[in-house]
Amino acid sequence: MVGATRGFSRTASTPTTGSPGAVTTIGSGAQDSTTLLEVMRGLSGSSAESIDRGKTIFFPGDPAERVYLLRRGAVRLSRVYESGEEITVALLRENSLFGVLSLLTGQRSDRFYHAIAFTRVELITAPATSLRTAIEQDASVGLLLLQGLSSRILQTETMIETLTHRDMSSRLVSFLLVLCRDFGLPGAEGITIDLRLSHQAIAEAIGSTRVTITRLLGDLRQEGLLQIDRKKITVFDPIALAKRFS
Amino acid sequence: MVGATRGFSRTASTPTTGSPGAVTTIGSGAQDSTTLLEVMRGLSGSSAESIDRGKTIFFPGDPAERVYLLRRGAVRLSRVYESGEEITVALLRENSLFGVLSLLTGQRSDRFYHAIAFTRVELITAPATSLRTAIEQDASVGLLLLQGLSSRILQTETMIETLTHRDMSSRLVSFLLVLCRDFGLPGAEGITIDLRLSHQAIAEAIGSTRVTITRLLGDLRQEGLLQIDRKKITVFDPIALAKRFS
DNA sequence: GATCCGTGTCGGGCTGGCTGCTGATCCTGG
DNA sequence: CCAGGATCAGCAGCCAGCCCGACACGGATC
Repeated sequence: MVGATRGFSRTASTPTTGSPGAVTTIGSGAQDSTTLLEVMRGLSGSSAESIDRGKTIFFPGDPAERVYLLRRGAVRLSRVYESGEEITVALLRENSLFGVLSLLTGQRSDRFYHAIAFTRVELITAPATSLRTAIEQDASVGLLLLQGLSSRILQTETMIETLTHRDMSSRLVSFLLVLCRDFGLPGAEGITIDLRLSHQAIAEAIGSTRVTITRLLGDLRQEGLLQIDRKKITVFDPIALAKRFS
Repeated sequence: MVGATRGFSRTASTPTTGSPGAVTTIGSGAQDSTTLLEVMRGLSGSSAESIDRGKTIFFPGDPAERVYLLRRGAVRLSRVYESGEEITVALLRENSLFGVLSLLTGQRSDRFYHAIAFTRVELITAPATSLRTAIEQDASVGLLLLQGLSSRILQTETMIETLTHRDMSSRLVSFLLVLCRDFGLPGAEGITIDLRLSHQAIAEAIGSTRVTITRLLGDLRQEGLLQIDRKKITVFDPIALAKRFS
């Protein structure tokens, strides 16, 4: 995982389109994300990129000068330790903003997370400074960002809830429910989590080991609560699953 | 804990001072928080409140129509379950913004966290709508809020790192280091955590039990890494403590 | 076809949760 | 100021959940 290679294939580059694309509806609830996309696209120096599954978006230690909007796919933010162990801090879903802490200080800072494409990913990236000036010029941009960050906080705090469960069984169930919320596709049989998850990946996300996850998933499957087909998990009934907290 | 009473003692109420107090320096790094304070104070309908230790600021289910800035003290955000169990999602330090998710949707929503004063607390509160219009009028307000939220995300994600440690010993050590960062007062002997922490409170924050915390803290004390006086923990040498990861 | 990755399984060992109890400390009201 | 109650800290013994190490198997990839 240290030997991961950077995998950028810059597909489009919009140099300084000037007009930040007037954002009209604020707080309409549903369409926020699309307008945030428009904002990002309109920023000077922004570009669209697509990255293959498993490639790194940024390494810890890289200078933090750009912000990212995840357009399609999932990104894993993780912390790497000297021991080589890697723990997942967040699994970002579509329309999430990340790498934003560069706005925090204003001065130059470095990444301390490792961001890798968990699936094939499409994202829009722009210099932090551009975004900053956009906010100063148009207050509604600031509101959009605030909403983005709020939802990110919510997501993160849900993860904390998951992790404070003592027994691994509850933790796994809680995590699966989070995944259903963030990556779930409703289908005939139930909700399918649109990610190809290895047991190892789940273990790294909830602080357990591969073997334990295997066993617990097996239990859940035998109880008829879910099914796994080609690494994709389908939860038949989230309500029933939620009742299975120990 | 269900029988907790609301403890508001409204001390000041500034009704509509109109001018949002022009914020000049942006991203100066150091003084952000004080200016955020000024902004909050200038909002129409804002008020300063002080709340006794242990009293509730808002309950889950309450309508979320106000935002809070923690001026002094510490606030605990927690999630309550039917089982009566209560897990801590965040321990907010001074100058933290909370209750902000009401900005997220724009429409009326309810709290789903329980916010209680962990110490005696002073805070500024204002209607979310006021803050919203302030952002629309002055973009720099939006930037201040963004910085506030970013630091909150950072704080939260550090907590996730803490919680993914498998063994309780590491988790406790990691949590203590977080507390040193957020609530530490440097002193002659080391860093004193300026909170009166019961073992039970620590257990609820890191997903363990009271008994285990007692044992582990005893171990750390015997190793000469910290000292506890009247529920206040003093870490002699954070560096040495950090080395004690399993 | 060889290799690698992911999945499934077993058993041993230990961390850490649970119960029950006692003494210390803090808070409150008379 | 003191007495009583409530909360907190500390100890011990029991037991299980889960980590660890190891191995076998199937499927994907080159």
